[in-house]
Amino acid sequence: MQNSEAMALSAALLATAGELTQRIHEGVVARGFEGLRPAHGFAFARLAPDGATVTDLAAHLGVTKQAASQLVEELVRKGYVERRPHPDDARARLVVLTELGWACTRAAEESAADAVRAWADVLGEGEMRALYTRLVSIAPYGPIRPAW
Amino acid sequence: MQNSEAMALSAALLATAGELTQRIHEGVVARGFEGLRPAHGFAFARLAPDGATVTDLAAHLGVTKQAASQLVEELVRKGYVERRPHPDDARARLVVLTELGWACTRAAEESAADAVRAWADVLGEGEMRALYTRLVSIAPYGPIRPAW
DNA sequence: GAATATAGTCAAGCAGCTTGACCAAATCGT
DNA sequence: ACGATTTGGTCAAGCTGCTTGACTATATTC
Repeated sequence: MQNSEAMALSAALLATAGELTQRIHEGVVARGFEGLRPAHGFAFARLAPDGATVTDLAAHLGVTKQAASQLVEELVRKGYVERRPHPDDARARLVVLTELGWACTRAAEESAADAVRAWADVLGEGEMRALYTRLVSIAPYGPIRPAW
Repeated sequence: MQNSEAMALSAALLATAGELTQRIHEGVVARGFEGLRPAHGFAFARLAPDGATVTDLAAHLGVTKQAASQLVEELVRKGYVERRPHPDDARARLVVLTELGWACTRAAEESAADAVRAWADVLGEGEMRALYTRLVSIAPYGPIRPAW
């Protein structure tokens, strides 16, 4: 594959990712959740299963603890998460989603599904699944970083 | 496709895009181009063929004219682009890549090709091309926005 | 040819991140 | 068991990249 093709592939990937972020965000807003930025969605993704500490979150987002702490503080203020004492570690605090936070997470899932459905309309369901499995097989495990 | 699958696909896409950005940037740095941020790469992509005005660039990047103007000023200072009078419009100025800017663009292409090659090692060349064509067919035309 | 729109810059302000310093609780090493 | 070190978290200050608002100069419209 030539360099120019690699560049075209990269551009397509990055443009698609940017648009997806935009659409999910718009969908979340349209469902009535305001005062959130796309970055919060990535935080929710980490908090969703069982909560996480600020340090976990910082690692997941690829930012400093301080930045993650500020982000949590903002989400607490807006009612999406709450801090609970950590069961095993008196220094740490477990950040968990509130019911509002869960509702917002479901809204994000619906928005993502809407966006993905638009692609499926173009590609077809089978091609869509192929795209899915390919992307998953090359997706990294590390922190989720902004596309730029 | 279920909502949770759509979310998993989205996460994979965004994580991959973030990693790609990171790798291209690291590759560019490794090739000796410093003082650049990933956003500059997207500016280069718009400037590459024949140059562009600040307003064009702003639309392409999805930011204000002022932000684009500051970015251009920075690139001028660092020697990657230069401002020329616009041939048809005395108000406007055409921003074009310098030789250094072109060299940096080529370095970015090489870095992108390296990153893509790593995926081809996992997927195989054929699967890679399939991924490419599918991504291109769903990639949007609008402004390139950050993934969050 | 006056009214309006467009290209670009200057200036000020703000939001989100960073570095640096610090405290309290946990863990390590002897 | 206990001092030394590491780890989780916050506070404070500062920087950077973006925004909004105001303005000038050239183009376009009627």
